[in-house]
Amino acid sequence: MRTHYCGEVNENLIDREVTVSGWVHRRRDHGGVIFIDLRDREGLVQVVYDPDIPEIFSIAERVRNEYVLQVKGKVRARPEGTENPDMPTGKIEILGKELTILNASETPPFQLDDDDVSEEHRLRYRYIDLRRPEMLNRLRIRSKITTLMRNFLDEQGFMDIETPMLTKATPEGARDYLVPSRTHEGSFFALPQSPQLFKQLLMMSGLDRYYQVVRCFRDEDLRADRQPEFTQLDIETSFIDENEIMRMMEEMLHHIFAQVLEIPLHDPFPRMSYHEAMQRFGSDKPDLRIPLELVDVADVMADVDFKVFSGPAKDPKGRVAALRVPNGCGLTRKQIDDYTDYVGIYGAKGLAYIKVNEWGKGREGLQSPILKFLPDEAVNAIMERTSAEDGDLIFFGADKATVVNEALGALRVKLGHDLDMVEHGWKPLWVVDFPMFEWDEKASRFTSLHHPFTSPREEDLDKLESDPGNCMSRAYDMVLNGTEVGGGSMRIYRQAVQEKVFRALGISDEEAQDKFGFLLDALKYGCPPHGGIAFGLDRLVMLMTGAESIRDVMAFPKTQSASCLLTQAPSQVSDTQLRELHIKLRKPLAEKPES
RNA sequence: GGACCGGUAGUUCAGCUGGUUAGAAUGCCGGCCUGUCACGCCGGAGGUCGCGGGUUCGAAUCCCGUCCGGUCCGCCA
Repeated sequence: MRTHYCGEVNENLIDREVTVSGWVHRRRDHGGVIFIDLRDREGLVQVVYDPDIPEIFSIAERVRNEYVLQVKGKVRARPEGTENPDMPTGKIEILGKELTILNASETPPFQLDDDDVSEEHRLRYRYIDLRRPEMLNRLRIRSKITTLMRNFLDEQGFMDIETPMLTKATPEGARDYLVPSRTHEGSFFALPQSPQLFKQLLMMSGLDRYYQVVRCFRDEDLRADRQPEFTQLDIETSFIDENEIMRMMEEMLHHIFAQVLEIPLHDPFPRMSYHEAMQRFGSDKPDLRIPLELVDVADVMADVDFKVFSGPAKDPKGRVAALRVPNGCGLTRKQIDDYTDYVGIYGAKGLAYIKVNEWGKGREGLQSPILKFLPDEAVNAIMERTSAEDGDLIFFGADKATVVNEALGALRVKLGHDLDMVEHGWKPLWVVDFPMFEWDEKASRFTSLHHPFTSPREEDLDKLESDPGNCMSRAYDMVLNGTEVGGGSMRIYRQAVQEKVFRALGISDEEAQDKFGFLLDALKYGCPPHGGIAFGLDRLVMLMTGAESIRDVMAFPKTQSASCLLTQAPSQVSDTQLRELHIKLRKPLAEKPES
């Protein structure tokens, strides 16, 4: 007799003897009869113990929630009148004939069928939290997605190759997690932020189709969708260009969505330039489900007698944009004040608006604190350009372009959700034509928009030195419902170009040699044209499972302060360990409390 | 580094304009109930109100500090 999963026990097994193992989801004792809902990762089944078999019944009486049992018994249809069609196995039950308590359990620290347990408790007792069907299902989907990825890539001739977890610290990019070297006093490994350089080296080795489902580490502050360690699907190919890579990746995503969610995606994914995305949506990862768009009005504001608008309108780095909200007249003063506070988070100093009550009446039909500053021709132009209709509300942002984009871009998304304007379904797109660099005001130098190994467009090679700000790259991001799920690029494969990019980034030749000498060397020995992409697996699983937090799609995540409530990591280590690693703490370790 | 929200029975929360013995639901323990499935009924146990300090005759409640959890800004090539 084989052992079944509890969730597998169904009507087809009626009259069969079965053995199932699982956890006691709930024990009920009604009159003489004891009912045990037994649970495993596949589902529930109800076991009934009859008082006519006293020796088994007395064991069943001792059973408590979360005990681990093995049950042998006969599957039968429930007696008439006791069926429960709401339960997946509501028409059958197991009449228990043997019962073994494989292990007892203390009363669990929280109820497994309570959806409102604080995350703090769930993380402290994660092993129990993961027993919940909701969590099991997310991990199951995650596993299915990685399996589909692996199989798809395998069929396309990709090789799964591992790269080092102990590697070299990188000066650009995120903060590294460092690992002190015992054998080299004062030296440190870094955990990889991504296998970027190793996969490029693999291309130089001729392993022209590489992939890896790989853990990456970044020591930066956490967010609802950001953990210090996360998983990428990392891909690199040689001899094929960005169009072929994007096409192949689209195919993979189509495949995954079809298999996991039985949903067809648009074919092919639309493409949008970075510039267009910023102009229309104020974001390089636009959520196309939200039918709101930014409209430039700088030209009509340039000469108005209102410096808040005319200043940014005349500033080459400024932007003045309008955001029309259909039927937005219904927003109350309080709501508008709240939105003003909201854009303040992004540095916006205010949020001007016009309510379009009845445009047929002209200016009299408009309601706005800024109307008095706007001449008729400006009002007319705004109304025409935003296609505003009666009942609409128009928000305005005027500031540095970065501030306007971030503020109105975020406001657009918030309004979309608040006003229930988010379309259902999936809106993937490729964002392309990124600039190579963006200017960092604080450091007063250029930084990479993507990373320093991204290839510039062939026709922009001259601009690396003459006009870096207008040099475009061969990078591409896959965006899905406002989330960047993947990003990649064609890479630099000529040493001279790589050196020029380092110089444009203000990295001296000496520093480049020190940090990336191995890459510059490798580029001398026959590097093929290559490019690739990396998908954020956690974010993709979040989207596909509808999870609100990245923690909900990881088995053992960290808290916002980057600690593990389950293991209490990070923790102090012994003086011996520190000595071996040649580390002296500035402050002596606190006495460990007796435990 | 910064802004905001939260921390009170095992759990989820109420109480917070200071004032008897800090409540509810659920869970837990015991009893009753011969088909329950959010079972029902009766009874019981269970709290350093995160921690420290201050104000006060009196603090869960007000003030300051601190720790923990969360959301966001900065940060995340």
